[in-house]
Amino acid sequence: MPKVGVKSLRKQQLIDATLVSIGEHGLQSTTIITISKIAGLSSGIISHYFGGKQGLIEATIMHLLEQLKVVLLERVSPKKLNAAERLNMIIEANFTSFQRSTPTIKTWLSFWAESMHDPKLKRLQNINSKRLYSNLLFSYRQLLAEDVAIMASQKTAAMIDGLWLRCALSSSPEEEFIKAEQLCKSFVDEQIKQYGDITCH
Amino acid sequence: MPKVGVKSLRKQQLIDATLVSIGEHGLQSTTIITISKIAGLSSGIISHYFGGKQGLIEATIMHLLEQLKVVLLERVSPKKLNAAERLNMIIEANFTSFQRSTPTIKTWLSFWAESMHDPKLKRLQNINSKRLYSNLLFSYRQLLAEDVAIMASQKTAAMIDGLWLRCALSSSPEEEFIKAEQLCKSFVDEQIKQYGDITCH
DNA sequence: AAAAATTAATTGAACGTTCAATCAATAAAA
DNA sequence: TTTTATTGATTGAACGTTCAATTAATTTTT
Repeated sequence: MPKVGVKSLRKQQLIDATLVSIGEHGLQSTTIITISKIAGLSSGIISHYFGGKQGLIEATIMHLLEQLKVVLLERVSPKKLNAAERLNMIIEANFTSFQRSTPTIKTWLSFWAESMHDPKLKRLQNINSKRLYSNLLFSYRQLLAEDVAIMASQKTAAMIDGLWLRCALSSSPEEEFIKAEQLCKSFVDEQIKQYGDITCH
Repeated sequence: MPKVGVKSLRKQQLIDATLVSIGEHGLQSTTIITISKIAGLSSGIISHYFGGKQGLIEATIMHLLEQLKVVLLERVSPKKLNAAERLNMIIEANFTSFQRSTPTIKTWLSFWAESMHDPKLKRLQNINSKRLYSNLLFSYRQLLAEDVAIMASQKTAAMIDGLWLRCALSSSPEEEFIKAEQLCKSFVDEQIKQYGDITCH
């Protein structure tokens, strides 16, 4: 019998190598050769574990979505947080160093382009998009009136995605991401102060 | 001597066909064959007019950026508009039916992914991104204090791009775009009311 | 405990496909 | 006739997949 635990190890190795390859060459120039070279394995192993190149690409994207989910749970679950603190955590989860890294950025952008003509990826994208909105709405509801909470959630989701996108595409992402995270947090604060306190109008 | 006007006509035909092809098959599955079939021309003509497939792709993307610029100028130049009206026009220019169309959406998303490893496209992307910000800042400056105007411009740019992105990726873009344009306009109004009138705090 | 049998992991060369680019041939215009 | 526009078959490189063969870990048998 073969070594136990090799399967999940190899799968993760190949996913990591795929992220590195996309970071280096982009998705378009990422081949089973570039991936397997980086992983230090043969090209055939990709088909063996993922059924083919496309399967590995999809698994890599799922890893990205999973990462976002896990990081948020890690930050929200253990502590007793109030709604405002939870909103901050949602923002932080979307601006971790993993999300700011070049491989992740390039993979996200390629993912969006691919999802336009791949129903499986499109479905994953929609789930992810709605999760951000739902998480925001859950917290905003505890601070704002229902209709205002809905609009605040829509605006904040767009603000997070829009800031992330503009930073990712900018010529100096590192600095921009730092400023963007602050700007995003202050935007949420404003939303709460502006609509939450009815003594101010 | 060559037929006059054929050159620019053919170039536009091929750019239009490229948009259609990307709309149908996506950038990855767009080949010189799919483009030339749609254009009703031969595959060789692409190299003749654009030096190769990549040249045509780049020209198509430039057409997208040019479109955005032209539409904004059309809406702002002829009329005497105040700052708030100009801000509305900037939003409208980013949500025209051209910007909402499937071919344009798919091309934009592919463009972002490509620009990550193509310096020429990256430069175009940065110019476009900064133009949106500059246009917003120009108008906000006439309504808000300098530092507030800067932040309002950054937030609004992110809001426009973020809303556009989330609509583009949504399962029903048509409806979402309509709501998003309204949400964006009301966000700008809030920015002006919140920070522009110092009698309210 | 040693040897044999079993099973999965892994390799990499071969194959068929796809695609962009090329270019000789043709058509059209001047 | 000369120049330009256009065609489309051909070429050669690049790619993903497949699979027979090899290696290595584990179990079974003696």
